Amino acid sequence: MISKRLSELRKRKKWSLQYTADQLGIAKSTYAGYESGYRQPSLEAIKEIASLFETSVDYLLGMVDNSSFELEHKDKMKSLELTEKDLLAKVRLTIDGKSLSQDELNQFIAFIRVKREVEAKR
Amino acid sequence: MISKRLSELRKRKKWSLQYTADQLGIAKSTYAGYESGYRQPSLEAIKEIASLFETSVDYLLGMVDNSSFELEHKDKMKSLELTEKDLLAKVRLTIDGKSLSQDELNQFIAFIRVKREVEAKR
DNA sequence: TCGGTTGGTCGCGTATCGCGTACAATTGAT
DNA sequence: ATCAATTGTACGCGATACGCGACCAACCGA
Repeated sequence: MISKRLSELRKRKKWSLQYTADQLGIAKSTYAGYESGYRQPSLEAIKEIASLFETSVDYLLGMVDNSSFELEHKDKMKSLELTEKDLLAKVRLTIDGKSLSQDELNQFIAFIRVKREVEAKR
Repeated sequence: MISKRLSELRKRKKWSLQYTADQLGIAKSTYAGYESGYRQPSLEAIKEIASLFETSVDYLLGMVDNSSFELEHKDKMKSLELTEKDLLAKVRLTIDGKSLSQDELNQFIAFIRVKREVEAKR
């Protein structure tokens, strides 16, 4: 699993084994061993490999199918509509570490709606 | 890093070393070595550990700070601290499709804090 | 008090990791 | 076409360190 994903990622970047090994600071034969399945990288090595290829260790190990580290870890929460039904069942909103109740959220929504109404008329 | 996170996860589940090792099908001393930092798990082992603890390999290795596999890989049970600095730079909060301003968010936070203060005295 | 459990370390045997080396296949320049 | 350089692949060797059983001190419940 890991060998397949490694060679796929490397070829996608059009890197040679030597160049890749140099980037990682290891011998070419060592990295080649990873791709051929002849060797397995150490924990330290696989972390650096994941960084170099901008992916996650979980992807290299076949724990997930998503290769994009960015997509996986960052871009998840891009926009949250607060009026969405049952939002609090999906997302826990906190203030000072304490969960927001649906009541409090409703009050806030009402408050903002009124405020915007007023401002629109000026 | 990995040892700290392992013992934290195990203690949270109130499992003993022996029980945990049994679940993983390895010797107690082996797993104990992981937590004490005396040994490092193999790639195969760390995958099984991540599965057992329902977390990600990346978390165990300290690649990410997010311990929740669900949060990391799917899109469930996120937690958002509204007082977090520069929150709106990372997450767009909307009401009726319109973005919330930092001012509006601040007003809301202040409102909730006062409300809680009052309720605490009753 | 004492049997049982817990977290932790150590020594041993051996699996395997990383490197250098070697070699066929491929590429590129003349 | 020829030859040198590069690339992908495989192997042997030495050293690392992994996994296990054995062991130990501390702690607990009966």
